[in-house]
Amino acid sequence: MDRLRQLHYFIVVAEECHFGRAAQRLHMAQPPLSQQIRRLEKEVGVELFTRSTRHVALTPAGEDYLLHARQILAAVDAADERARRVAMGMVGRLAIGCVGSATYSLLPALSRLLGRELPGVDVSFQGEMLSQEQLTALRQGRIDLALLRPPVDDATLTAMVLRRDRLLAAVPHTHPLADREELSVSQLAGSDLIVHQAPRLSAMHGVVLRLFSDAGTAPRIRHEVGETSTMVTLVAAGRGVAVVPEPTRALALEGVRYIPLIDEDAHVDLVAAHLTQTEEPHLLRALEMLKDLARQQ
Amino acid sequence: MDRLRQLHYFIVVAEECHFGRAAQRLHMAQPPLSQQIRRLEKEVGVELFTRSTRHVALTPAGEDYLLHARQILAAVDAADERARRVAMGMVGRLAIGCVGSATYSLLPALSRLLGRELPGVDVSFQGEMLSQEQLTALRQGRIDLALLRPPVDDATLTAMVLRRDRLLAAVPHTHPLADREELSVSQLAGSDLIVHQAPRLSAMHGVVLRLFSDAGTAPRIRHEVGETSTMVTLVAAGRGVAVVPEPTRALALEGVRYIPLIDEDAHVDLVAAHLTQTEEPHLLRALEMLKDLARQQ
DNA sequence: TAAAAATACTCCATAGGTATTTTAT
DNA sequence: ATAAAATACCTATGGAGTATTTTTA
Repeated sequence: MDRLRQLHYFIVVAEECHFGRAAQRLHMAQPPLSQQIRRLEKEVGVELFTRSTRHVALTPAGEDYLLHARQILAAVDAADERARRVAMGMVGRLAIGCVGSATYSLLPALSRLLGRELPGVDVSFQGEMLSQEQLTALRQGRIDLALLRPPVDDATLTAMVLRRDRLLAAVPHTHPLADREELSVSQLAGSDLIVHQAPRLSAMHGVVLRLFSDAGTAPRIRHEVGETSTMVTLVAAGRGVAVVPEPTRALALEGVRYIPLIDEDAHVDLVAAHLTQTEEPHLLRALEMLKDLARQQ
Repeated sequence: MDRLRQLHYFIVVAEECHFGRAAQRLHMAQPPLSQQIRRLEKEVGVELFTRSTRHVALTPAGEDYLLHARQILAAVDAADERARRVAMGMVGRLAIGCVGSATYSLLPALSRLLGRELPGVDVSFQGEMLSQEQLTALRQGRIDLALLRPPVDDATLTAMVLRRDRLLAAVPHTHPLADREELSVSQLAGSDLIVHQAPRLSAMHGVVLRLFSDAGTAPRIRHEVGETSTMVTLVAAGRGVAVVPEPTRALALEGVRYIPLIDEDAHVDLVAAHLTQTEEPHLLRALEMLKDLARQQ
């Protein structure tokens, strides 16, 4: 037994074509080396060497076996190394989902960071995903890491708050309030409001409605759109106003003013969520890096 | 140590996700199994399982390692099997050279036989090679087995007589002697003779010249050709007569008569030659089969 | 508390060492 | 005659067994 050791011995003997020298290289005596080779030959069922006292040479079967022996030893080392890299989170696949507003602020920095720190990890991004879509995608394993808005009410998922985004009113520059330094939600009650479609999927939809009800007014919803970029485009076209998280400022369209809302609770958290049970090292490392990144920004 | 055994244990534990059941399958007690897995993890430098008394599961690194562990064990078995097949002469490459006259009589049968008995051997043929060319090709390793005419005067080469071919006169049907049942060389003295080119490369060339000198006559050489088929074509065209080994009869061209020569030594041996030092099992097996084949024919 | 993995120890199989013999050039 | 592999025999490492403890769901 101990075939791997035998393979190692075999390779050295094959390279030296001399049991004595091979034993020296292996820091062992010659007789046990001869024995191990004999045992190997018996177990394989084939003569690997032709021996005389003056000359040792590989048989054709031995030549063939030598190639495979080297491959096998290399494969063992490679398997060890790979397992270590997996454990360190250096290799793996990571599909990251992201809500519209973080797509522009967080994703680029995260992408750069992951590319630099975990070059062996195959990262893919899916931007402009709605929060509820991402929760489903997490459970189904279509994404491994979600960047979304609360709430995350599911024990199988774990969420971590990355940062708190102020909410802004996006108004056309033609709007009567366009030049204000700040606004309250109640001041928007008289304007047409643009919101996200699919109230059950978009977290922002609920946040905005609650803001209005807290302010004691009802919104005048005129447009429902799929993506944040569409929403801002409609504002630029003067079709109404919208409530958006601060990072949306990155969409600096002509004719759009972003004005902070001063109301209590005029903010929304950005959280990172993943399967609670996960122990994927590369995901855990990515989470750590994400935490650092959020702290810096 | 004994990594291969550890890999085997590891695979079974990974399949069972239960040390007790795995130990049963391995016909051993649970404690030493736990120990070996612990040792493996220590040597690789990575936790392969997450354990609790109620649940054993692979870590991500363990999942990765499992794939490679299976591959490695399979590679060891495959290497053993392949070495055995090499030793049995079941795999290898075999380049066979052959003189013109045996190309038609021996090669087809040999090809069929090798294809049936040694399907794993990659056989290639080079027909219409001159004897001396083949000796050089053997020494240079361009061919492994030569089918040629004597002499083989080289200690590094070993030759085996396969059969003795009678020599025939190939004469045009318009020739005065075309209807004879048999001829002697001296009767050809007055006819134009077609021989092979390159007296130093073709063994037949020397054989024919010696026949004439033994008969006390000189040949009237009119044409020198490269291949036996060309030679017979010229005979068919009435350009002269030729002396050929009996298997050349396979070239049954219109207008050619083959007539046995009755002279002493009107025959030539066909021999198989190869490097004396060779121990390639597939070559040795091919030689055995060749011997049998020659005996049958 | 009960099932399962880990620990403690004991034993023995086998890898490795030393001394010697055999063999082929 | 001599260098080198094979054989014989001894030693000791470490793999496997039994009994027991620890752990957690």
